[in-house]
Amino acid sequence: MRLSRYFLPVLKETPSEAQIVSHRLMLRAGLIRQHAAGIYNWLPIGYRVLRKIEQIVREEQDRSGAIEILMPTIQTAEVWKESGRYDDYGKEMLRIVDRHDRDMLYGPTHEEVVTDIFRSMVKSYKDLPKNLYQIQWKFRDEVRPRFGVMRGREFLMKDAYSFDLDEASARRAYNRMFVAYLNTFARLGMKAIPMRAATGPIGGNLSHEFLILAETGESGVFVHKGMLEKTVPANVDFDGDLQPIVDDWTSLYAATDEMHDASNEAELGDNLVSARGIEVGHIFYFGTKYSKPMGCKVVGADGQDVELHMGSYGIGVSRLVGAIIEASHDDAGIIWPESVAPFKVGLINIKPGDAATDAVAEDLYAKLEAAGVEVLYDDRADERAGAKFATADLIGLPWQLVVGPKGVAAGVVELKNRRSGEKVEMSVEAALAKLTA
RNA sequence: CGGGGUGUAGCUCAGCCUGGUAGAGUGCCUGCUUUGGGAGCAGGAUGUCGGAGGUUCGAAUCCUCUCACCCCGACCA
Repeated sequence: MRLSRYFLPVLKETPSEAQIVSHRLMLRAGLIRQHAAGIYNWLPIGYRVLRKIEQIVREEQDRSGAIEILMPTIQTAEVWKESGRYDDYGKEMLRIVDRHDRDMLYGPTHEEVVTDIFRSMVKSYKDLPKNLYQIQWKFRDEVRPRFGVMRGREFLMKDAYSFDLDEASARRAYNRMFVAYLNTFARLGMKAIPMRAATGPIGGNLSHEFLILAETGESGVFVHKGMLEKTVPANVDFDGDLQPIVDDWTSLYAATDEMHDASNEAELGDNLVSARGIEVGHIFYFGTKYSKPMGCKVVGADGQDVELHMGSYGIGVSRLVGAIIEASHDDAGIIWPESVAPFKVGLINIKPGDAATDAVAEDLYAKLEAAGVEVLYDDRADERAGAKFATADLIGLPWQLVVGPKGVAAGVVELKNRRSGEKVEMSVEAALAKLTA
């Protein structure tokens, strides 16, 4: 993409509405623009990042055996009245009345809808287990939206729902999601730590929040030092026994401040790390909470009806954009992990109009594009080098490939790593080899 | 939902107290110079002063109402 033809509205100054660093950087780097409180437009590079994250989440859900569907954003109040949540949910639910005076709502979550699908279309134990997921926009009318996309009213979420015959099977479904989440966050370049979460009336220990550690996180967290070094096993067999992996990742202490029990502190001693985190995923098993009131059951092997055991599993996709920035930035701007970067390379032509420089830059651009490398080519003739560098740092592409007259005369270009700041001069061929590897 | 604050140019903000021709920086446009880390000079365009009502000869400024946004707290992916 040529920057001269692109839409990248960067701001030199920070809009006063933004408090935290990810929000400021998202506005300044032209990722988003606020439309109303807690509701955002996604501008080109912001949307690219959102889609990258979405795709990684999707691939890992698919790998774990979950099946993608798409449910409506607007739901009928009817199913919520069945589950009993219509009155419980309160003003966070955006309620809408249609022209026929029917009560509708903009979905804040989809347990009722997916349960309705399942009960009407699945009749036999032979069709279980199943895990259906979607990546869909949701709306919760937060009293006080803040922190940009981290706490918006409208947000993109991956939500999965598992259906099983019994609790043991549901636990296996839970474990599959648990491990899928480990894989997902690792691919996003993030260290996300599962922490035991409140389970509500169901009890047990089958609920975990996944938090990305960041100084500006909303929740205080207390974790055993060992949690920070845990790795995600490669090539997991999702049909196999995942309990050992789950056990490993839950063997050490990790709790958010609301679940933290200070009596553990003495025992942990020097191993206790106190930090802050951003919740980016939440999984839980809730048994027959919805299947019972909504009559979601199948015929079992013995011919008797069985109420299904369900779980639901969320990942805040749009929130992750902000969370990743919180965890990965510096004074100059964003530092994208390569897996979610809007472009891999920022190709900077320092002196457009200089024939030799243009020739090298255009050649590099063509070859990178041909090799399938996502490259944003700063070919603007009306910006000086300093402004281009500042923009490149701000938008945080992993690599900056700098082509200028001095280097070209010497037969070299400069490759800068955004994260480390390291700059290396090399031949055009070497740079191409490095970026297309 | 309680408490606080802010609405003036695309963005950051001054002007309001003490009513009298709407400003600065930045960005944008034009020209010249410059050209490897957000250039310099000169010229230029840009506003229902959030909205409605009121007071007044006259309102960005004072009064009333209203809307939006932000912050703190309680609540949440």
